[in-house]
Amino acid sequence: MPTVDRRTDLLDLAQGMIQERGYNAFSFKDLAARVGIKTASVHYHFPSKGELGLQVMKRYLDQLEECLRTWAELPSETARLRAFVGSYRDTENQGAICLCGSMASDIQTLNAPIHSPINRYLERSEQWVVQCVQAGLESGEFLSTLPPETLAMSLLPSLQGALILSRVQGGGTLLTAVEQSFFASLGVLDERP
Amino acid sequence: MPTVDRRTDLLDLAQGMIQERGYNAFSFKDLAARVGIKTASVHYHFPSKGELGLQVMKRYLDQLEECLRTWAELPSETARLRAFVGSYRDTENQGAICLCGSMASDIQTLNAPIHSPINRYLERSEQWVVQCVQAGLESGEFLSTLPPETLAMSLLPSLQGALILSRVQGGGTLLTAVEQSFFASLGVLDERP
DNA sequence: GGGTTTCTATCTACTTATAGGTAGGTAGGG
DNA sequence: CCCTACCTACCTATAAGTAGATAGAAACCC
Repeated sequence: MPTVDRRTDLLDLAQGMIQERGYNAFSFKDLAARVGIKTASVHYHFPSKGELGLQVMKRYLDQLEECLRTWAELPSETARLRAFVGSYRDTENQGAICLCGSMASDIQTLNAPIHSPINRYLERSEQWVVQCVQAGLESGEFLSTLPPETLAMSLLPSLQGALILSRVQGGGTLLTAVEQSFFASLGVLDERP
Repeated sequence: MPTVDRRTDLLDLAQGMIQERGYNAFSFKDLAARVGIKTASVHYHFPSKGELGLQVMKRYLDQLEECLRTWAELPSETARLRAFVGSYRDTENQGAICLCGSMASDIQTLNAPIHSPINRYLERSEQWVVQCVQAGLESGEFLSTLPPETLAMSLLPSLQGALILSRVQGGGTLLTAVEQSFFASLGVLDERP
């Protein structure tokens, strides 16, 4: 399969499989079969499963940073946070969960090096949400009695949990409920009637 | 090891291992080793891994029903919902995640029969929270502009997500943030200063 | 330019460990 | 004597990884 870059294909596919089936349920065999090469050839690109997982996670972290840069251009804190939630909805629509949530579920079985990008992904997301909420409160865009950290810290687990649960039940309604509750607690009324 | 009931020991241990390491990362070998018997003997009690998982999940669902019955005795909706959140905190303190959340993460790799107890667990939890919130709103114990279903539906994913993320980061603070946000959105002030 | 070497990406073939499961035997208690 | 709860011994499939070969492209040297 002469695609642009085999390594990238492997990263893409591995990421998809981890987001769909979980880290422990994906194997070099599946991966190799899907791109049409042998498992030994996958080892040529990534010496071990741990390394592959690490590279996938690092890239995912980079992609987050890129999103955050893009969203910085948006005109309001509301728009920024909606975009953030929107990215989770995109993931949901693919029948997947967040790579980071998937990894976090399996955290006890992962080797140490991958812990740090997972950690950074969560830290960075939370930090960013806190900033948005804080800025919105200061500018008067939001209104809340709770400390911004509390509000912000509750968003991330909600979104992760919503993705995980939505595949067994509820379809998109969980994510919608989470979104509405969150924005309501910031004093932002729902845009739809 | 002459404990009361080997079958119960196996269920207990399997449940713990699934909640700590995930369904796909636990094996009959680990399980057998921990109770001090051979894997073939585990098969005597449970014909297959799928059956064991199913029985563990069914029992977990029964335990939920028992909790809900106990909590029915509590004097207020606030107390009931605090008890609900408290049960998640207990799980967190064990370094584990909810069995149902763990199963949900691996849902794509589980065979069909186990889907229904997982589904029922989520349905039942959500339904119960909705009832509490609704009753509290009607009695004036709670105050909110959002529909009770929306508020209630956002609690479960939040708690599940908080448990999953808390093992990689944040300790107990995520669960606390989720709890405070939830009760704040019901107009209940935090009890601690 | 021709010849040689080196690099890239893959292969076949193999190893070791584990996973889930089966068949059939057995010790000891009711 | 039969049932319960184990056991040993085995099987088949898969997982992750290694060793060594190879075809073809690229680079290197004179």
